[in-house]
Amino acid sequence: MLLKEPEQGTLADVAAHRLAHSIVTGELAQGQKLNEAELAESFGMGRGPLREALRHLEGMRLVKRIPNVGARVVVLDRKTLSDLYAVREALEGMACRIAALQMTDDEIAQLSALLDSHEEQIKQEGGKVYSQSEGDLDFHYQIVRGSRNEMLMHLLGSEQYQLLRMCRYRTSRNAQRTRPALQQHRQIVDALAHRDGELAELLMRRHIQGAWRSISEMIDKEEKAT
Amino acid sequence: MLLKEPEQGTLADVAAHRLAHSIVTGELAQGQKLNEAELAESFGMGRGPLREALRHLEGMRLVKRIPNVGARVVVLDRKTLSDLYAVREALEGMACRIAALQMTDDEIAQLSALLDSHEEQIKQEGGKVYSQSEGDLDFHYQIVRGSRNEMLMHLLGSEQYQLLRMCRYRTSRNAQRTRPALQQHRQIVDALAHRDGELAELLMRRHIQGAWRSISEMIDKEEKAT
DNA sequence: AAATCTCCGATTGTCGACAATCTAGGCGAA
DNA sequence: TTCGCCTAGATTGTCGACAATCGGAGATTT
Repeated sequence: MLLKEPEQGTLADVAAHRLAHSIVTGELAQGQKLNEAELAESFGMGRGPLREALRHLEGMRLVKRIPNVGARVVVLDRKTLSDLYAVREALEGMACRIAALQMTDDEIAQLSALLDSHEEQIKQEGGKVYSQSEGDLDFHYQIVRGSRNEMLMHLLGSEQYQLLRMCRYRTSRNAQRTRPALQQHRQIVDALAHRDGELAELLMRRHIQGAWRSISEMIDKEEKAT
Repeated sequence: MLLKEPEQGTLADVAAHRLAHSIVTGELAQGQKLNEAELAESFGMGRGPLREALRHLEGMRLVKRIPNVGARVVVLDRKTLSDLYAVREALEGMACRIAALQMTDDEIAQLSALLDSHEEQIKQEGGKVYSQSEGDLDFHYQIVRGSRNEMLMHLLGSEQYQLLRMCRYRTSRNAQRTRPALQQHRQIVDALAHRDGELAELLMRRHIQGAWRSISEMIDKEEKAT
């Protein structure tokens, strides 16, 4: 699991994680109003910790707060996702370039092994798109970690990834893009293994651009449907 | 002023801003323990809003919290700043490339005017390094806004800039780098005016790399001194 | 003397109640 | 009918007090 479970620690942290999960999985609909008293009740805690959790989620951009009015789940419209993917392209591209220099041979081998297991999963006909998505994020996160840049890890790992995962849950049911994606992942690992940072960055940027095109088309269809 | 003053709104927001200011200006030393009761008292509010403010600052990476122990002001060591500048280079580079396509002629003209006023300030012998630094950040932020990317604006504007400003307060007293920086700013605006996104990105990246080298040397000196 | 244990003060985490503010619905006037 | 105003209910913002936890001073043992 990508998201560590602090079922110990402060109640505020627990609430933040549970809320994040509910939002990412769509259990809480986009734009839904979040009632403090109600949520606190359902989590079996007071409103204090819950309010702290909401502040945290606000920082992660999973909820939008308005003073004296309340908090709502963020809505992932086209513009928001477009902006997100543009930022991702820049950051993960950079991560790739640096990771090509910083990752150990061992780490790169592990990355390759990760792709093998993904391939195995795909062969087993679909094998829950869910775990494929999570696996994909795993791949990306391992590279980000390889960059050794703490700020990058925080930005992409702990925070923005949640938005991405949220996006996946909405769109990735009919993900026939997994095969070409795997192919691209292999190319990237290849570039990393050859310590070719520039190539790795280029490939990662293309990969993310491709993902965005795919998502974008899906949004178009949804919009036409309505 | 870059930082909007919400002297109205929730107490938590007020506290967050005042704390951020105190941290950025160095009024609160790096690594200093933040006592909730004490701060709440000094701000004339209860601990509830203050705790929410701390949660907010934690998201901004201005403070580091440990459950059941407390919050401390972040320490800007070499690694942290290095990571920050790497991220900045990628993000602001991207911002420049997009801004070259998105900014209106009017906005670019304003940017140019902003540089004129900076030049004026510099001519007046120093004219408070403080305002020069803030002016520099103003310049960078205007370009980020020109990219029309909300996520980027949030990332660089509302949050990470605070870390940068914090860094400036420590290092920029003997900033003899203002003249070449102004020159580089002019080049960037030129590239924007010619709608040359690639060049603008290249120049911005170089500019930020130069700034990092300058900061890095300064840190070296400080470390030798101790 | 060094290391470990124990207890106490201080600090953080949490809750419940109250005040301030917003939203929705009904009422009256144009 | 439609618009605006005003009251009532619900929701958020804030505070003070209590419980849980941690760090450190001092005592104890080897």
